[in-house]
Amino acid sequence: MLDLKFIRENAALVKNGIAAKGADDNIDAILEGDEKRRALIQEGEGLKAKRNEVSAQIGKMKKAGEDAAAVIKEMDSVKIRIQEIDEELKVTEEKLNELLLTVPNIPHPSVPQGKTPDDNQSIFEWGEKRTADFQLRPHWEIIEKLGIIDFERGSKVSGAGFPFYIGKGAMLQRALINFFLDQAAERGYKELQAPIVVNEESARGTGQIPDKEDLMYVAARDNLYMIPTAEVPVTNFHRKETFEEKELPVKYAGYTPCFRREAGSYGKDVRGLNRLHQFDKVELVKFVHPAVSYDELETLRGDAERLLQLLGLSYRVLLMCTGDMGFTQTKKYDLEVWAPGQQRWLEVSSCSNFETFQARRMNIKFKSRETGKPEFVHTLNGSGLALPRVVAAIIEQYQTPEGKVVVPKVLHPYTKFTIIE
RNA sequence: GGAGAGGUGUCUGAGUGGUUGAAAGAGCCGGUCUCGAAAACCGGUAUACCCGUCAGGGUAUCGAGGGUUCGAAUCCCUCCCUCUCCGCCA
Repeated sequence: MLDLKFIRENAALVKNGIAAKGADDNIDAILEGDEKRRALIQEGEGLKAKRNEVSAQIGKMKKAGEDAAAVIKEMDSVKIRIQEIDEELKVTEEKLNELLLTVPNIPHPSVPQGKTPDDNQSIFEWGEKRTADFQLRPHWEIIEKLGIIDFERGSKVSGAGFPFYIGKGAMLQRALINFFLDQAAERGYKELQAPIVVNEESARGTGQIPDKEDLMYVAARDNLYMIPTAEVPVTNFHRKETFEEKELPVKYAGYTPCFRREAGSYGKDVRGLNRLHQFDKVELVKFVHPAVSYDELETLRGDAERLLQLLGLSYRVLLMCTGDMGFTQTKKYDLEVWAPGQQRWLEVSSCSNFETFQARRMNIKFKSRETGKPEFVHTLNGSGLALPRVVAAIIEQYQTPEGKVVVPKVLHPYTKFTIIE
């Protein structure tokens, strides 16, 4: 959420930013609502000041044994008017707040202008795309042959997109999770095991509501949301809290299952592990000082990249353009791993700066050493990494002509086996 | 799930309708004292919003939301959370 005052004072800037994201703005309606709101506040507070004054006077009169009936009667009309104004103010503020929640974050100046994914900039590529003198197969063929992931039984038990991981398939994934968490710990992220269902306020805090409600599974009876990413509980961990400046940056790594409805995304890119309703992910979350948040974004990206390098998976880094960035971010990098069996890139991480957008919704501040006053922190997060697509990439990258899979060396201490056959 | 107790400022903890944004103590910051420190003493020590160029003024906030009242931390209702006991249970 953007600051109302900021919008008031920088209306043109905000409008341009929203336009760059390819969205329609409702800034004029917001400004109008804001003006109405302030007018009501002024009138209401004036009357309340009067009421307080008279009430104090009545108290004194009663103490002195005087009859205050006449003065009390006089306050009747004031009381009614205050009620009217409060009611109107409440309605006005609710409307305004709703509008405010639909305003997207505005892009950082370093973000390239663009409308579609084609306008994203590929800024870095690492590793050689694997080639072989035999036909490289997509991971789902290898998986089926090896019997390490079972999609059909998953469908029977839960539905499409909820696979079982079996034997070495399960162990490989577990090894990756531990590897990711250990690496994160080495880089100063504190491990956090989080709830995987959250209440409405939390979903609102990180911006899934109202923008992306259809993304989530809802346990309606208990009014709980299944998390689409650990970002939600981990960032909300510090909701309504104030850090000391010297505590920053605060960094967490959270491993959780993630649930996404993926409504309307049926098509060619959903085969195998490419797109699931439930998947595992290690998420990195940072709370940082506003002055360094873009540096922190770079190191966050570096932390995620490092994992792919250690696994020996070729990948590229995309700097997302204004139009493909999403509602809450000011700047975002995607890491895409190369899947040689499919001859395509798979997104395995998304590293974003939200500046104060989430911090405002969640009221997360730090006490500035300079001013002694609380200011909003900047929040960042990035996957480190999303599991199924990494598994897919490993299977395709490390496949042998016989359809076996060699386990990347860094995982050997975790898997205790070196080949899946 | 049942029965009971309770939620007050950074913390401990007073306060059951009328200068209570809220006693007192602790902590923290500043000052006096000291060669310096400790102790002692003095002063300060919330957040948000509105008006105002500033100085400053105002409103709201004692778990959350409603209600009663001229006036609510204090009375009533609903919800949330914590603790104790019972039941159930990985």
